[in-house]
Amino acid sequence: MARSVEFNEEAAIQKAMEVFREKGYNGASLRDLTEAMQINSSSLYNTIGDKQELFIRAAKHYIDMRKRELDERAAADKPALEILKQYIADSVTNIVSETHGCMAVKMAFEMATSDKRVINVLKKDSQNQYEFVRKHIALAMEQGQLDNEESPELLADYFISTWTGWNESYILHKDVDKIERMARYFIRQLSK
Amino acid sequence: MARSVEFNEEAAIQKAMEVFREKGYNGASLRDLTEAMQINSSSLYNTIGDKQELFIRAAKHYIDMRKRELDERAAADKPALEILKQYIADSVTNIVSETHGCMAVKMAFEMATSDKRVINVLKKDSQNQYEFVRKHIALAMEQGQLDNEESPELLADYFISTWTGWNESYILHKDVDKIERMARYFIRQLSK
DNA sequence: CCAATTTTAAAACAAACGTTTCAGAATAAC
DNA sequence: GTTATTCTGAAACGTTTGTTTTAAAATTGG
Repeated sequence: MARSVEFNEEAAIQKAMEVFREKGYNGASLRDLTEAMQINSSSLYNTIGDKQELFIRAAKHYIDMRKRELDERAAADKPALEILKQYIADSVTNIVSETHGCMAVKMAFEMATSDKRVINVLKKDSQNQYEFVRKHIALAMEQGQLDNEESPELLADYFISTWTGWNESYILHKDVDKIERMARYFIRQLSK
Repeated sequence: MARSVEFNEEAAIQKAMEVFREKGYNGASLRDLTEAMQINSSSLYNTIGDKQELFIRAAKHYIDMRKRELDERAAADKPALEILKQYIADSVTNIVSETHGCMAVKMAFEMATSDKRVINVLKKDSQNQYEFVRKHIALAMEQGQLDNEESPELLADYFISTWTGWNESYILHKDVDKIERMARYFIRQLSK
């Protein structure tokens, strides 16, 4: 038998994800990546594969994190509308704290226009978010906390597409108030 | 005196813009660009400058186009609400026809997180869109076609941030109906 | 402790990158 | 038509890119 892998693969992928998020796929060089991951390129190619494969792994790692967050939210013992409002509030917090924008969105615009595998990873994430929101909107309607004039399906689609624009706005204007005003308006409209 | 520049600079920049839109900044090589522009790199460096400069010029060209479109819309002899609805309808058409997503959005997520000059170009564009929308919302309110419960400023911010998310949705799902449903919902909400 | 096997670090790889050079073609003013 | 100047095309520049090779260090089971 022989020695086993020395580095922590998940920690390395986490580091790679951060580099990709900061610089994008094309902007991140193998040297940037291996330096952050603290491994040699030979180890990378032995255990994970090439740059594309590493990116896919980083992307999957990212959406797995997001899925786990959703599951935790869903497990909370609160009215559905409260869970949704918390989800919105946390989305705002994410937007105004991440210096480089949401990674899923960055990936969508840099990579998903050309790479089928990236599209599929992001579609999975989009479905996760959609299903979470749709379910809680339906629940809130059943609980009489939300008007059921519109379908939960439409509202869920509309819901999850909304953050993306706020993200862009914050990248350009760095105006926290602006984002919070839009969020309050969004919630106001929802309850109408 | 000596000979004058042979190639059409604006046409060349237009071509460069298309390449940048398709491949992004880092994804577009100088060879891609000069081939599309049909000029030699020496001519490029003589007349325009390096890759960064070319990108800024392409970005400015793009937002100039968009500004001209807004001015044409504003000149139309129609009620303000009609102009806004047309603006929304055309945004939807743009989203579902552009294969590579809106260039302003792509730039925002790939470049604006790190490049100040790009931020400034995009802020200008954002202000143009904002001012157009704000003005017509205010007009529509004066004309009694729109509820004036919310401020035109807030609504305008919300307005222009909305398309971005629809763009991402379309990149992932390629679902025209989904976008159109969201657009109809958006208009419904606006008139409430 | 040995033998088998795998991981690692460092160097090397060709290809592609953005940019510059340079000689010759082209043009405008006289 | 000559001259002065500038533009153009092709080749070359040194770096950096993603990836592979190589040989030594490391670890495990017997």
